[in-house]
Amino acid sequence: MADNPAPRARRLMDINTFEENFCDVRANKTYLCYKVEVREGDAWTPVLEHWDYLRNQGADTPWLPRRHAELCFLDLFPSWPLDQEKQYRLTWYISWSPCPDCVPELVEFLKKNSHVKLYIFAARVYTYFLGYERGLCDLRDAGAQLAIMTHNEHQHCWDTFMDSQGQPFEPWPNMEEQIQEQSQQLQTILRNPEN
DNA sequence: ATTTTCAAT
Repeated sequence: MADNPAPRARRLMDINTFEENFCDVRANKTYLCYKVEVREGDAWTPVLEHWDYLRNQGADTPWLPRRHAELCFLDLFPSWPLDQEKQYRLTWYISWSPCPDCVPELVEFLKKNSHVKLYIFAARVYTYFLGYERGLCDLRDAGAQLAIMTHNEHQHCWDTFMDSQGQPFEPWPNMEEQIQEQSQQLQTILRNPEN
């Protein structure tokens, strides 16, 4: 077929994967949904060909070298033909917040790509690695916007990245409590000058 | 009750 095909439909995440990673289950893996928008005048226009998701390479993918989801994204990014003269908004919806080991590479990425502003919405704060608080503050200081996913972001992911099969997004029972708790924790970290 | 923490027991 030589004619121009319609743009290929974006790969979508199945409902179980979403619920296991972005809702009330603490999965031993990390998923990262990402979207890109470009500034055109006063508006932000979606760059839909770069909306997708990925996951880390970890214990359950032993055929791949271990790599956190954020670094998998950094591997991917250079292949995008973005216009250095334009401004971009890169938004992540990530199931665990970035760990302190990944932060220096993210900071470097932001320094090298001043045409890109990074907005991170995490489902939960990843507290497992020592120094996680400092890592998040360093990321913030490098210009990244950090927040916890609220109902709005969950709904947006559901509508944008999921194969929802026509089902509406169903908040889980303690969703609001979890959001409040995680948001409070993040705010405490970001406000603490000791970090 | 200090938790299923980009696992490892």
